[in-house]
Amino acid sequence: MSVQIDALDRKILQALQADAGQSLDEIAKKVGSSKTPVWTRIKKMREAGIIGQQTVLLDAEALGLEACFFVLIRTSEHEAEWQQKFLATLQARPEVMEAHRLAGDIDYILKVRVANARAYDVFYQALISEVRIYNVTALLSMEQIKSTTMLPI
Amino acid sequence: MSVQIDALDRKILQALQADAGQSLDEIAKKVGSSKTPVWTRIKKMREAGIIGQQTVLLDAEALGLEACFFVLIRTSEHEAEWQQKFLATLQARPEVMEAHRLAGDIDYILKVRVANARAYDVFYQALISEVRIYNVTALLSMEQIKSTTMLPI
DNA sequence: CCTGAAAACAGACCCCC
DNA sequence: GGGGGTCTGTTTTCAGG
Repeated sequence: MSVQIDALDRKILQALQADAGQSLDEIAKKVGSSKTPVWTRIKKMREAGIIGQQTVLLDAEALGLEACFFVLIRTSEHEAEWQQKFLATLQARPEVMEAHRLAGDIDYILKVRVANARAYDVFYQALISEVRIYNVTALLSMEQIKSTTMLPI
Repeated sequence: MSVQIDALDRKILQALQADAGQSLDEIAKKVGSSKTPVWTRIKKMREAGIIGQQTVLLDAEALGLEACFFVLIRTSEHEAEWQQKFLATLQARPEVMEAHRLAGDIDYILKVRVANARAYDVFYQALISEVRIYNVTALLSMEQIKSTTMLPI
């Protein structure tokens, strides 16, 4: 079901990632084409789901979200039912910005954005009261060195 | 230097995060206001840096970036010069999507997006050849359970 | 600080190459 | 599949309440 992506498509995607606000004409100029083909390709890639949500990146600190934790989770439960409950909990919690199931001895990693350490503790207490977890390690970010949504394409 | 944000501003930010492509009229209707005030507030928040880059989220798998690693790094070096070199290396590498300096016994965490395990190894070899690193643990993501850029505001 | 209108602009879709 | 023009709607600006 994968649509064929050529070099021009990739250039368009790069331009869009860098600034989704710019006009078709600007993108067309940058990628060396013109309005209509660029527009057609964007439309096609949107329909194929390659291009997803259009959004703005906000300054977390300016909005009072000053703490970021990476949470490493080990569990002894591996049943479908437990996993479903855990997943639903993560989805329901807006402070969980990212969650991955891992290979290896750590089962899950979460990235959690909260106002402060106290707010993290509220989240942590809620999490362990809702699902059984064997072991949790929280890594506190002191400084965000790099952050990008731009995929290396 | 922080601009005062009120309830209406927050609603506007939520709407923009959810869909930056929608028209001013739509946003205005959702937040219970009208075009001009919404526009003025957006402009003010853009100038204040609260609203940053406007972008689109792409499907990494569809673009052949099928592997995601979280890299835990310990170092014995804590000099300014080493840190600067390390930072520059991370900035220069597009596969590094996120990098944080941590509190605790692990010094840094990276999130790295690559095509496959082989591509990760290329990155890893390049990294350890450029800067001295004491210990590296790579966590391989099997499944992205959740991913959002929407801050919990 | 909001409302409403007016001007500049960009997106969506046509036909022709 | 690309290039140019046109219509429609949206962004941006501005006068007035």
